Amino acid sequence: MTTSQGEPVGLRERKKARTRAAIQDHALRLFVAQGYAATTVEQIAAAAEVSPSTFFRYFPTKEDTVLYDQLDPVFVECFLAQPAEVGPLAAMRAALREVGGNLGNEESERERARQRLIFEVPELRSRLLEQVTDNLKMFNDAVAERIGRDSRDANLRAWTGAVIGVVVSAYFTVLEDGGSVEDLLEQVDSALALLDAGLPL
Amino acid sequence: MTTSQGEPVGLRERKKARTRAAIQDHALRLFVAQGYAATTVEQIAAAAEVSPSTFFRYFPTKEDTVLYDQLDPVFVECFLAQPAEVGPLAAMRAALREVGGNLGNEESERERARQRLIFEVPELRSRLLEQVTDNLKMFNDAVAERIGRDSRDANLRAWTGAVIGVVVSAYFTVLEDGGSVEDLLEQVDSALALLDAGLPL
Amino acid sequence: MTTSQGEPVGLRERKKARTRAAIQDHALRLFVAQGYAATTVEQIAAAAEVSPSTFFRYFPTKEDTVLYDQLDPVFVECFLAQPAEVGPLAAMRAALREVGGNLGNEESERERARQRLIFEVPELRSRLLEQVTDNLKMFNDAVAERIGRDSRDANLRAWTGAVIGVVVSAYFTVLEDGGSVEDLLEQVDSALALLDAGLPL
Amino acid sequence: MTTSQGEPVGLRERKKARTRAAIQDHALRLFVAQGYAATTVEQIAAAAEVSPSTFFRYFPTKEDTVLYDQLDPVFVECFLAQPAEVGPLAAMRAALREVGGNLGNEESERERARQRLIFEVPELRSRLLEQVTDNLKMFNDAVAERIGRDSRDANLRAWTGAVIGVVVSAYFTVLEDGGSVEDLLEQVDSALALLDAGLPL
DNA sequence: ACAACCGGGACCTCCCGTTTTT
DNA sequence: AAAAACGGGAGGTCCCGGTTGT
Repeated sequence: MTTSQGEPVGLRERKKARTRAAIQDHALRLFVAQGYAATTVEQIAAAAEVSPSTFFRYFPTKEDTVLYDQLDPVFVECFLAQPAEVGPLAAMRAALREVGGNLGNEESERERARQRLIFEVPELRSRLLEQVTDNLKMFNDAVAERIGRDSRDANLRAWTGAVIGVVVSAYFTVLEDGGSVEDLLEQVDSALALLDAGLPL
Repeated sequence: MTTSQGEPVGLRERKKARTRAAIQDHALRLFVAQGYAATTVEQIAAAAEVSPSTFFRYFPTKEDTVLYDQLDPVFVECFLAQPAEVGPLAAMRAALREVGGNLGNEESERERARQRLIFEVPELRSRLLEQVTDNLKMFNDAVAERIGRDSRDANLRAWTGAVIGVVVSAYFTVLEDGGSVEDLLEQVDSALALLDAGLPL
Repeated sequence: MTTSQGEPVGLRERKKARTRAAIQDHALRLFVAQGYAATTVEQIAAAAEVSPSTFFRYFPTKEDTVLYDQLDPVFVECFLAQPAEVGPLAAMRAALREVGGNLGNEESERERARQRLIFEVPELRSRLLEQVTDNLKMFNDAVAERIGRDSRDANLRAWTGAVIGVVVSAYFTVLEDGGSVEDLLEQVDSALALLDAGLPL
Repeated sequence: MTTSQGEPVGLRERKKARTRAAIQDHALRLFVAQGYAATTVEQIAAAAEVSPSTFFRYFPTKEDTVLYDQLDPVFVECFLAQPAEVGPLAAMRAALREVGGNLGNEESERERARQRLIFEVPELRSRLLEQVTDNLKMFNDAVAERIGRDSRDANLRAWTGAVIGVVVSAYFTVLEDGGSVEDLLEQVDSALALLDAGLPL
């Protein structure tokens, strides 16, 4: 009852995932409609037809309903599935394109709302940036393994930092301009291309 | 009553600067001694011999006593004062060396305490990362002007992102290892050197 | 543990209602004795034998201890309970008489103090007028349902506005003259009678 | 150097009026651009090219820059100038039409911004409603004189209350729908027509 | 046992009257 | 004498840990 990656996908897990997604969808909808601060956990729980305590079993805090990224595991899986001969940067770009290309209309809209909220609500923005450092670490380790280096290698760390920095820079640029999710993917990809080309000024 | 740079340095301003520094010094001292959360604003105010309301006039929140960086304006000035023919990366490294080299013993100790607190106290860490994006923007604009480019230029933004990313990555690496301020400067400098060398893996 | 109306009346609820009433009573008493501004929340809390934080759990602001009208739900219930064949204006007057007629001596005294404070303390007066517009909306909706009209009907809105306007005008007239609660009820009633008679000049 | 109404219109007064209008214009512009709370008095003063202390000579508080209605004296004058044989309600409607009809494009836009701000910012809304009661009183006195009645006459007060109530009700209805200044005038006028017709339901 | 309730205390804002600096 | 800085104190929010009603 598990995939080849070892993730359990039994009926129970599928139901949990659905509930989680439903809560997040209602939360995002309410945040957009009446503002983040003005929406209480009770309202979200009511809209998703669960009790507040159930809400907290799925999301430790209100913030997490926004921060939680349904696409994250998909992206990671996709990144790891890239053929071994592909360099880490190319693998990342390929994964980005694959995941981004398969977004439905609703998913795209939801993702856009999510990003706007993160960008605009200060407390979420702070939390996002914490996630970025976590991702930096994870990405660093993944690449280290992929290319057979020590994850503490200074060259690797510098390289990883540059990649994340370039992505974050592009991310904020697009968000400032109110761009769509497609814009975001495009800009991030071309920013990574620039990095690949040696960051010409 | 102003310097050649146009900054007012009247008695009032000097006293304000002294008060601000005193509050920060006592705050950091107390945080180190008894922990960040366990230290109240009242205690800090009492130690610095000002009223709590005066405390809040100098620092909008308790967090800001840690986040506030007395060296920041010094660094910016130093960066801008680098000769025009020096490239932006070299200018940054030079400024870093100059400012870092002139640190007294006390200043160095205080700075170390500051960095440790930011690194270890979650709410401060969040705030720091917000500062990073602000700095990214300021740095981007400064470089844009220095090299005569539009600050919205995609190549520039990618480059700036990489610089900041590399710095942050080195920063976290050193902090994780409990390194000193000198270690920090050294690692950041050599990380920037790597970036200059094209990020060899 | 609920009445036929479905309202829970457990021990907890009764105690909460008592606490709320006690806080308001002591607050009004102190306001009358030493003035609104000169009375602190701490004093009120002490008098009512609760902690300041409990105070704020019952009343979001100091102002609300005055604004809160224990009689409001009674009046609404009474209004809605009027037989369907009675016109809305007549129903309102009837409800007013019923509620006003059953006021004990203490209640009447407290109500008078409340009204005086609202009338005389500028910030309370502002808040009252906000309440008036809220009430206008609620009244408009209630009448719309009662007579089977759309609540956005222009004729209805004009009529509702006139009713409230007449009431407010009478209210301020009586308060200016320092009248009692009984005067207030009487004047409001006869003002509504004038409206019923077509507002003869 | 005064008009027939006895108002001084010397050069000095004209200049003061211009300054006042300029301050208000810049204030409203900034409020719309960056929000009411986020705009400081200093910014307004700078934009209008006056010192903050001058600002406070023209407007006692920030709120007053929004509340101040340049059209108010124009309207009053117009109302009083209506021929004596016209009833008070007809006179009011005529004045409303005259003033509203002569609004330039800019004036109309500014007025709309003003109304939206008043409607949306709680503290302004409160202050507006206080103004309403002041206007009620003034209107009551003006009509009393016009028709030769005691201003304390109960019939008159009821009538005045109804007029103001009807106007306020129409006002809030339009504002809720985000209507224009022209909508506002139209709705208020037709609401008054309904009052004239005996408030048919 | 479980949740609601309560007390306490820290944080922060705002205002006002006084002192100090310029 | 005007402006800036300061002290004091009240209002209000939030969170945590202990208690009590259900």
